[in-house]
Amino acid sequence: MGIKDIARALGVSTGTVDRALHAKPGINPMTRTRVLRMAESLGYRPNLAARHLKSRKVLRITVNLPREIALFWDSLREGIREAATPFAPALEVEFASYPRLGEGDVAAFERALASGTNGFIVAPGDPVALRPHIRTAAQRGVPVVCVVTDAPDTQRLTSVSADPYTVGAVAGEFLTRCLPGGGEVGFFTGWLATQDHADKLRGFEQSLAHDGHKLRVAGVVEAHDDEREGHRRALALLEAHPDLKGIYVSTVNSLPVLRAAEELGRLSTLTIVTTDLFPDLVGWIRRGAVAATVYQRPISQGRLALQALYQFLVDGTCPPPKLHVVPILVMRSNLELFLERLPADAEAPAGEPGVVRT
Amino acid sequence: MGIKDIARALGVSTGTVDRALHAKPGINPMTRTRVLRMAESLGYRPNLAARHLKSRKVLRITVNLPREIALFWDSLREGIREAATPFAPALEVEFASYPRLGEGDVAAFERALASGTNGFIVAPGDPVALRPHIRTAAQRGVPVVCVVTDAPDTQRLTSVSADPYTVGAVAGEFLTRCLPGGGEVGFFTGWLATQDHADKLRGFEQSLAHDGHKLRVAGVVEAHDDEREGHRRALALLEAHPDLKGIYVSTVNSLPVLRAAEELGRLSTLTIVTTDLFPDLVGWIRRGAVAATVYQRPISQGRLALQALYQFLVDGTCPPPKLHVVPILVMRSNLELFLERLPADAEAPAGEPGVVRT
DNA sequence: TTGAAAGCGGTACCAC
DNA sequence: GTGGTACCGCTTTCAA
Repeated sequence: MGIKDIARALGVSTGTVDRALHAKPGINPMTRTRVLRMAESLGYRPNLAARHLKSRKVLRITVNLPREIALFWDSLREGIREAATPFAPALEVEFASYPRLGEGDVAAFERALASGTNGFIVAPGDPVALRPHIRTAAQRGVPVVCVVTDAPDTQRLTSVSADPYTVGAVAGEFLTRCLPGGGEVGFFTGWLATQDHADKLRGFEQSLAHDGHKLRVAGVVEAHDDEREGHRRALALLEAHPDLKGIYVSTVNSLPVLRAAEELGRLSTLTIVTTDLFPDLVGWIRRGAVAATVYQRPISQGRLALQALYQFLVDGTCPPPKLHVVPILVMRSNLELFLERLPADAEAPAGEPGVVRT
Repeated sequence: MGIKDIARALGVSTGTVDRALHAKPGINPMTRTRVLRMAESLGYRPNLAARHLKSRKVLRITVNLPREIALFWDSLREGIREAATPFAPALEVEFASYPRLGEGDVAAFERALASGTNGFIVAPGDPVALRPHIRTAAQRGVPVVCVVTDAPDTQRLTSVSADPYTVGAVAGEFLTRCLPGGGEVGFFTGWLATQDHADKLRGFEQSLAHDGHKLRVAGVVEAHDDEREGHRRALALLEAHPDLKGIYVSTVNSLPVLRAAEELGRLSTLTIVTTDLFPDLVGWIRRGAVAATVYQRPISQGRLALQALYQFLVDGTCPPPKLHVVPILVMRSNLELFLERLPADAEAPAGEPGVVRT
């Protein structure tokens, strides 16, 4: 099952076999197919140790993610780093960061592509803007894996995310359980035009329906990921619905909503479910103002993304078109354990992540 | 930073350096320390690829786990398998199964130790019985990692488990949230004398206390992992407390309790939280009879155990004395996603559920 | 006790 | 187009 066995079986040299296996130029197509067929039938598996030992060739993967929100993206980076260590030093991961989702990701992508990276892990802030670049990469044989958010209708290799429908459904089921008496709840999102956001709403409503609609959605608020808008519209919703029992903020933009509820003295009568985990949210969970937050497991997403990408680069194995992590509920009682597992300064502001190799 | 650099720097041969680094016999203690010091100062990192390429030596890890309950232990095995693939073919994992927790594990352990395995992953059903064997293994330099349940006061390398206090606390917090009106709840366990079980109770009570004791523990039931006893005592508890609002079964022995509640027509007035995920439980969750089950994440436990063991075998890196996974709540809405990620026959009826400790 | 040298399974280069 | 071969870093054997 080695390259030599193939060579011997065919009466050719190992050099020829190597050329055939790697589609290198300067080989008779005829002998090439003979070699490939024989490799197949002998069940040839390349010995990665030997390959890397000689060639010293290093696969380089570029990870382009925002700096904000640090805790979340650092966790994602950590998951990638951890998953990559077993493959070191044959695999090198290069982290490049830009300020915010959608701010500078295209430039970073172009830079890395030009520098000859072998693959990407990115979070497309603006999928449309990134699409042509993903296409270019794909044409050059450079695979792109999307994390957290997908870039649909592109040639990305796969995407890793928390299934948005399930995310919404988990939040809905939890609220339903917390509010057995029924009543009205509010749903906050970013843009309903965004597929992911709409899916969360569908999942959420499905869960309420399961319970026989004792819980009703009093209002669906699009806050466009804007703090001021979130705050303003939260105040409006709360005032319009003095009997509101619960709120689910399905984006990371939960702080303005929490503050609005606090200002109106409504925290104690509201069951609030938020999204993800970040330093400013920790306190709200600890003191019970946030009943639970739906966590999209950045560490696991990072691990899955790296493994899918690496497998493809080494084996050519194509992953399924979408990979999902199961969203989970973080509450006061398991919060501390989550924080422990997160990158060091979970509650302190993180500095410049910069470019780091692994 | 290679073996040659050390040799050159000291004017000795690579063979000598190798003998020194691996504490092989037949080397002058004097030169040995010189080599080691130089290796240190040059920051020598062995090239694992080259090592494995030449020596063809394969690390062999033995995984001894019960067959029952299949879904749980198969998931654990799956986590180990997945985590091991990146290290293939330098690492070989050998799975040995015995019928039930504590039934035949000692024999399997002895057999594997005699066969010259390099490390163990085991779930000690009866830690006391296993203790001397772990000691023997440790003396021979064969590390043992415990999963799911610990073997305290032994020389095991580390243990991986869901932190029992947090497991109990999560269940308690969830029940508290589900029963905002307060009332009485029942707590089922195996043996309170078992450290893990007592810890779960502590965590559970702590969560109720957080809520100002509106929820009270009406009864703590030790069912000794016995189905008939669980059923009998559940009936008794339910009849003694006609107004019981919730139940937490902190072991895997939840079916008899569920059946008892059903027989008494109490399912609709009870909020029930169980432990782990197994085929017979799936239906109860789907139809909402079980509000949630606290899942101890066998896949993650397997991954952590393997990584800790491998690191130790390769690097000598000692893991922390205990490794914890965060317990998570599985509800109807995320159930399907969990089942997807599990080994094949997730819902096929298992044979005898058997006796399992948690 | 130590040194020299032969590979492990590939890759890459040079000569034909 | 193809064959031959040196060599990647380490382990192991054999000779000194």
